[in-house]
Amino acid sequence: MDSPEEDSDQDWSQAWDKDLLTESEVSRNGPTVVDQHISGPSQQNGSRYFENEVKKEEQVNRKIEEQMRKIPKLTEATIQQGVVIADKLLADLESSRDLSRTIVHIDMDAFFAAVEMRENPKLKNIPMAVGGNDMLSTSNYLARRFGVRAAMPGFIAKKLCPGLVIVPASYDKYQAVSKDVRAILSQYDPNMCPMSLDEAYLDITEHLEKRKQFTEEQRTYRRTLTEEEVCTCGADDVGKIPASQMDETTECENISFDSEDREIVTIRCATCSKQKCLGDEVTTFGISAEEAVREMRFRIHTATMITASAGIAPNMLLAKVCSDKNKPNGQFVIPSTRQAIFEFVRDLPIRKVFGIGKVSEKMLTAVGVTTCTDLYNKRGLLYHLYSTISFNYFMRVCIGIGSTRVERDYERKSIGVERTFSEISKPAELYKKCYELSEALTEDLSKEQMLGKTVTLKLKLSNFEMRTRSHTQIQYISDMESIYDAAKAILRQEIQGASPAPLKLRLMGVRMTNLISEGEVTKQKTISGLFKKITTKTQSDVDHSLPVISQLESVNSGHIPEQSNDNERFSVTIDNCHRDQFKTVESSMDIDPRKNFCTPAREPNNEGNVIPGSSPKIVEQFDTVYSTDNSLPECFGEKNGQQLECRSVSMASDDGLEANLGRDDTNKESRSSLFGYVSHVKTDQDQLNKSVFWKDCMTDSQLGGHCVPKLNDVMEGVFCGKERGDTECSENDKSDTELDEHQDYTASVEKSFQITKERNVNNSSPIGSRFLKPDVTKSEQVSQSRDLCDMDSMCVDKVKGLAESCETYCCTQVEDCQKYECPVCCKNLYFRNLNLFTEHIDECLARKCVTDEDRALKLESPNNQKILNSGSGLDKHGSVRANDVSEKYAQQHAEESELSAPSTSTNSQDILICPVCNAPQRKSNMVLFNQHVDACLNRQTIKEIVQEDRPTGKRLSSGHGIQTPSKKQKTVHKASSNTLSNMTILGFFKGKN
DNA sequence: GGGTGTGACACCG
DNA sequence: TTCCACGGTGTCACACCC
Ligand SMILES: Cc1cn([C@H]2C[C@H](O)[C@@H](COP(=O)(O)OP(=O)(O)OP(=O)(O)O)O2)c(=O)[nH]c1=O
Ligand SMILES: [Mg+2]
Repeated sequence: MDSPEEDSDQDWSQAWDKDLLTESEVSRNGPTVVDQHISGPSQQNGSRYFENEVKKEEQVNRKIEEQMRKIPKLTEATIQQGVVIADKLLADLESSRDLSRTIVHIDMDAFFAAVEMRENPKLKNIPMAVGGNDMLSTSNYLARRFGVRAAMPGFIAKKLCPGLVIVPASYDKYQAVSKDVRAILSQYDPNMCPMSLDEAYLDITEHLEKRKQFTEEQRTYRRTLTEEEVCTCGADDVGKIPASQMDETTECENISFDSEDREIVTIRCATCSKQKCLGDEVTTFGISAEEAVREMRFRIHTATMITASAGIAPNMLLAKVCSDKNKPNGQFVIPSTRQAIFEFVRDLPIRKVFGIGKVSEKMLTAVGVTTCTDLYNKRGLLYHLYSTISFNYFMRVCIGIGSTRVERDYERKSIGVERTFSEISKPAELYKKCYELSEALTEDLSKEQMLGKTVTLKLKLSNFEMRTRSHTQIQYISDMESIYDAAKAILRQEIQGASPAPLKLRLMGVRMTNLISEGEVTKQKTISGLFKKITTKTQSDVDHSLPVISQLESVNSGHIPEQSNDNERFSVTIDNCHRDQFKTVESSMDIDPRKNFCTPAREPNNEGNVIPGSSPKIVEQFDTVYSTDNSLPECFGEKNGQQLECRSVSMASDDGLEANLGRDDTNKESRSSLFGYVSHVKTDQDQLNKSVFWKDCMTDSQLGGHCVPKLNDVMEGVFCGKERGDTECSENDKSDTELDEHQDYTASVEKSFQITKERNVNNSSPIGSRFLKPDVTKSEQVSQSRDLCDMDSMCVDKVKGLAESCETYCCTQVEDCQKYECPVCCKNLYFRNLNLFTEHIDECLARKCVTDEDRALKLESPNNQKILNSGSGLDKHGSVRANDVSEKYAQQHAEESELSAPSTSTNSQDILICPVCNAPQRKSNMVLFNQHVDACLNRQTIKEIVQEDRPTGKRLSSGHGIQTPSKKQKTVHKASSNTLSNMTILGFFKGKN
């Protein structure tokens, strides 16, 4: 098959959180500052970054502590009150549940990477990512096996996966593909709602009605197979695989081949399961929702050569979660019944829910909420701990209610440009940056034909501290001069504020908000002109026109309708007071997933201020600015225009393989907004290709999905079990240069990597496999690695530690699954996709096998210091500090001691080599190992670590932590008319527990 | 007490 | 050699004004 050769691993996504490094290295009880030897600017940055992360972490911890402090103050009766209110809300939500719609969420697989792989097929069989050395936008599924993922710095990704090829992003290409995809989706729902370049919601209810009348022909699509999809292994064992046995979640799933179709369509090689001859794949789809969505995905694949995944559910909230369930190239359905929804939602980790991110998860976990059922069980408490918006959302989530209104009412709220660069501090340089950004913003505004009133300057200090400063203008502006003037004035203030110290920046951004379209503004000008004439008054010109304009704005710019949109997209705020009134169920029911929060009680943000609401001092500043020249600061003339702000070693080889090893921000392509591109790119490219080895060893895994080099295996340099022969690919695939360049590299890797197919072909059915097809042939196993597998996936052998807690996964029967070793419970498990494996890890973690505290403790442990020092080997030792340790920690500690000095009798399979410091680590405790690697990655260049107590409190308590909930006025919730449904909910959850 | 502007945060892709 | 992006959205607290 063409696209989905990437396997179904969901990845180690959970294991790598953007912030994991920090998280694992920060103690909740008072982090330590890690000082480091500074041997270069990059290390300096690493340290600054880290320190900033520590700060942020401390702040979150404080928030949590504050939250926890509230709990003892709540009496049983108080909590019970919360329960009563929650129950009323739930009852109302339940009574208004709409199961009549069929909502689909479509999400392209590894989108940017997939586009790049399509453009350059050589990238298909190697781990690759899109982005730069500083940051990756995404990675292909092959790279994800190594832990490489979106929002990971490229240089760290390279540590995890030295063969990683990084391709610079080309947004125009992605936008073009996105357009093609949308064209197809529109045929299923003309009101389809794109959420980003690679995502969209559809309501296919109407389509399904029409579809019932479709002729077969209207449901039949043809796709020409590519050469890659045709068997080349030359085996004689040609077998005809009945459609009924085909992989259910590949794009061929449930395909009912046209009886008229040529036989070649179904003749497949029994070894590689690819089609034997070139030809068309002709497929007639059914009339069900699932069939319609398969058709959709089939057509997307046909048109773009890129696969998509989909979720089908009665509402957007659920559809979104579903689309991730069977990624890549799969789909998942939640039938439109309450029962099915409850079953789905019951054990759903809250983190999977849109809008619940890392911080929210942590805060909720602190009060014992990790699953949606927990949300229900703790509803009385949550009512008191969280804001109305958050609480309402939690209640909706826990019974699986989301918006059913898919509509396109997108209205842009802001346009901005920001750039990261190597540190600058000279005012001249700062102003120049500001000028360039203003210029770019002006261009973007012009493209969008918009004006704005509020200019926000965003600054990231060289210590990674973020600052935003904004000012609302008297009038709408869009011209370069006005924008630059505004931005310049703010910048000047910041420079002056920092003085006499220099303002050292690593990022600057300029954003315009309070937008209005050109059309609107002319309309308003006309009307205001009219008013001006009528009300010739005492005010100045500027002033007297404003109130009128503003009032009109609030009507014209659609704020009221916007307000009436509720939101499904939600970001849990950990703020606690219910300042808002309890929303009636009706209004809080329908939520717009494009917005992060539910906004039930918020009034439209009228821009109608007579006087701009800036602080007097700023106004003063601006007064002077307005009269100044709009030109560049003189210093620009100096030269320096081409100052290279970041080293760039971006390369492209002749054959098109590209690797971007750095960035020159003058060449950086700016990104698109969700719905369009605003800027431009150029990237210097040279050549570099480190991919040969991966062609060798990954091809098989892609095809068969059984070579499963786990992140830790990779680190360790040992792929469990796979024989070398299995991974061989044609030498023809490699160019001589490639071979030369990587001879040593591949040789050394090959030496340490033993790759084996771990396949258990026991024919017994997996226990409790709800999704697994019973009649999967052996050959299919090879190709259906991304297939859906039940949570009750199987676990074999090695029952170490934590076995009990993982009971649900245990099974001795394994069929067509991949073997994974859980880094938490250390068991070998078989899953049909990485997603399920990841879920397992989540579960293990949720069982508190590893808590952040553990990690923090571990971090502070003497042994950990040793590990952290291991960037230069095991012989270095950090300073040691006594810790009080939990029992668990003590145990880990003990194990870790062994890690540092593995006994000679240790089986080589039990040794992991840290990919960063090369130090051997015991595999038995993957948690520690992961922590070790995290630490190493974060400080790979650290020569020495000095541990010292962190000064507390420093400016962190300033204002914006969780505020003590002021008196909440939650109005009495609309009386429930449906106690019965609530009883059912109660019964459901109670029955479960 | 409501509206507005502002800054910090959280979150998503 | 390279060294943590950038495009967005929404919420909340607070100060200030009327
Ligand atoms: C998550 C993320 C995505 N992106 C871009 C690159 C992605 O290809 C694109 C879509 O994001 P995603 O859909 O989150 O990721 P993906 O499509 O690459 O992979 P998959 O859906 O199979 O898990 O958005 C970023 O630029 N930065 C980010 O932090
Ligand atoms: Mg995607």
